[in-house]
Amino acid sequence: MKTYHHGNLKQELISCACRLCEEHGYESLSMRSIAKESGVSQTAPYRHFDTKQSLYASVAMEGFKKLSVATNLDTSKKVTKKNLVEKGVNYINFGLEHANTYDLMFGTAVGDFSNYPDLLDCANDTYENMRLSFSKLSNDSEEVIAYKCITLWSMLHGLVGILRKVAVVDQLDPEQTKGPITSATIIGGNLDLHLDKVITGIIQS
Amino acid sequence: MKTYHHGNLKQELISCACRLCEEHGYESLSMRSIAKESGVSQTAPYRHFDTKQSLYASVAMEGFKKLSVATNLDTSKKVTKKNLVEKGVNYINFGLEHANTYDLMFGTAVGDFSNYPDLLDCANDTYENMRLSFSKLSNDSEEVIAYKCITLWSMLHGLVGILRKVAVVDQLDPEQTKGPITSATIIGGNLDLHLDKVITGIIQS
DNA sequence: AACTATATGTTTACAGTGTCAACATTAAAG
DNA sequence: CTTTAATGTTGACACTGTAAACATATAGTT
Repeated sequence: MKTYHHGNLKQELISCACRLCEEHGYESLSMRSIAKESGVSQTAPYRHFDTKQSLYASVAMEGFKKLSVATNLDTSKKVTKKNLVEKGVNYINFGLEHANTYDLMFGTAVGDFSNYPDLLDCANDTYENMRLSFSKLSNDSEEVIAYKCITLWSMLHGLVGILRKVAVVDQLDPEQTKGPITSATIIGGNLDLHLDKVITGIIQS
Repeated sequence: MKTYHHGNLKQELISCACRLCEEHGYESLSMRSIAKESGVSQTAPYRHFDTKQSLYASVAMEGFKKLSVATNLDTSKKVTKKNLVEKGVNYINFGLEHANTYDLMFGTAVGDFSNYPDLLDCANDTYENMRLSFSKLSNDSEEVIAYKCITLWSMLHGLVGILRKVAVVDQLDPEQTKGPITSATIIGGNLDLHLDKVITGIIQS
């Protein structure tokens, strides 16, 4: 019994888009394909998304929600360095496990977040939690805290990017066939140790 | 006097693609548009590029060449920390000034570099120079050097990514309207100081 | 110099895309 | 119950990547 109105189309389109993006990357995602997959006409999505970019924004937002769940720590309790390291590991893992979604979240496809206030809020959430965490760890000024946040975030972000190129980096390594020297074994296997060092450095900076 | 054969089409297509990519991003780059811009039929590029991705690879390769020029330091002479910092600043500036090309170089659009050996060589060049630089600075084992390279590279890469989101990051900062606390002023204005700290930390690690 | 093979360029065609306009149906508001 | 707004469909347009068939110029061989 098919009704003319779907009833929950927007939600279904989003989750469908999230799944396709996750599996095959946002570039192989089309308005028409998610419409077909949801069993509606090819232009039906336009009743819910002005443009493809705004669909991207919705997918990215779901990504930031998941990221927050994985990385936000409870700032009402005491915050330790160990907590930070733990969440840092989670951040990296999120970036590696949801690589395609991560691209959408931190790439240029969505464009200026201020066009999508909800998305901006979600992105804000992660940053704000990081800021609070650092402020719990010391008596730094706002400026120093912001500095530490950016340093940590860029460190994590960069690591995700480089670790994803593991194959490339390993190929780049002329020793690749002669030993165990790969980015995977160097950092991947000792991620928490590495992050501990880095975060210690940031805290003391 | 128009000849049937262009004479230098491949080169012109590449430089045309590089320009368009640089200006408007690789996503707004089409086989047909570069063909038109070069004054040939819309399928002429296919005599030189099997697929759009292989055109991307060529554009990315040009990017890596420029990156090498900007960041490779003379490893036949003595290498100092100051040299490294200098080249680090150049790396960041390259990433910010050639943002669209940088996306192509480090994003997923090109796919596996091993499909494009020339490109792989060019990317290799940057890594190899970094490796040599670190090896000149100390007597570290190969493993430690590789570790330091990856740490530095991911730091630089991450910083490019985050600094490009300056607008976002600044919006994320709740103090944005109350003071000069922006990622631009925090790191952008003191980039070499920041990199000096970071690189000092990496060298000592 | 003549002939052939190869490289390079053109025309035509197809399936897929984002998005708009006009229309249809249903749910919500008065 | 009637009007309006929300939601869905059909059809169309301009654009895309790319394959096949064909045209022409260049390079290599005799």
